[in-house]
Amino acid sequence: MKMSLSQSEEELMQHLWELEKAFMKDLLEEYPDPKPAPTTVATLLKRMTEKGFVGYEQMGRSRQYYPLVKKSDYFSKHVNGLITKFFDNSASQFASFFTSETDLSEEELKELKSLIDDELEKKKS
Amino acid sequence: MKMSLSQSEEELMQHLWELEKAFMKDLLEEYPDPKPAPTTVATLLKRMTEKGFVGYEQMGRSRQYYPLVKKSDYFSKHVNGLITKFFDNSASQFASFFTSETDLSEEELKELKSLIDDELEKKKS
DNA sequence: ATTTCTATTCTACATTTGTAGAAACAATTC
DNA sequence: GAATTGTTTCTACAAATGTAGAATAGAAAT
Repeated sequence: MKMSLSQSEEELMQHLWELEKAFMKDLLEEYPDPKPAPTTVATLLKRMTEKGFVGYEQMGRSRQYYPLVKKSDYFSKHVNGLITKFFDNSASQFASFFTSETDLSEEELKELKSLIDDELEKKKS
Repeated sequence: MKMSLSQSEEELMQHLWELEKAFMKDLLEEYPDPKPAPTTVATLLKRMTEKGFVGYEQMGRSRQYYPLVKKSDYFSKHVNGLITKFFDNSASQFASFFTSETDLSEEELKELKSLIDDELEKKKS
């Protein structure tokens, strides 16, 4: 069983994370125009359910869908994948690359610095 | 024209970035056992060439392949994709998430801090 | 009750991906 | 020079993906 989402499945997942719980109808509405056919979304939901990313609760004849994986977990897996693939598993190498290559403003850099200080505090205690 | 690499294409690309220039044979050797069939690698190279990620120089009857995109650029695009998708385009939000979720050592955090200082210096000038 | 709407499942089909055999052909080896 | 090897292109085919029509069936509206 494949354990990852395709592009369009991931897009739908974003909406589901946003709504937390949603009926097909609600998910459809989240799409910008031109919206996909309802059957398209239904197909994706079915596949995502089979893949174990989505669960649902039967409510009458419809279902209320909800995510089975947390966005942060899913995200972490992605980042770790990137780190492994591109930086030979060195998170610090990744961090340094990220810092120099990403276009953070002075403001953001300062903010990041204080975040790091917070982390350092935690380490000490 | 699709502008991204599939999983197995990306794996091959990693080898090519590593070697910088390589003949088919060299690339094949980079794979751990069980190595793919040579035709498999050839197919991937062909597709990657069509996608514009790989170029080559004809040397006799074989080709010396080389990357047409820098690893860092390719990587940046990935990270930016992640940032856009998961953090609503806020790099600092990404950074804070990254800092708290990734298990960096005290050493690494300090190093990262000084990198940020370097960046801040650059901004000022 | 009949029409209408909605959600779901089935079926379908083009494209992309993963993988590789068969064919062609030059280069090398025996 | 006949056999072997390495490289590339062609062809192939199964699986995954993107997208949606047709059919079904209950629910809501009239």
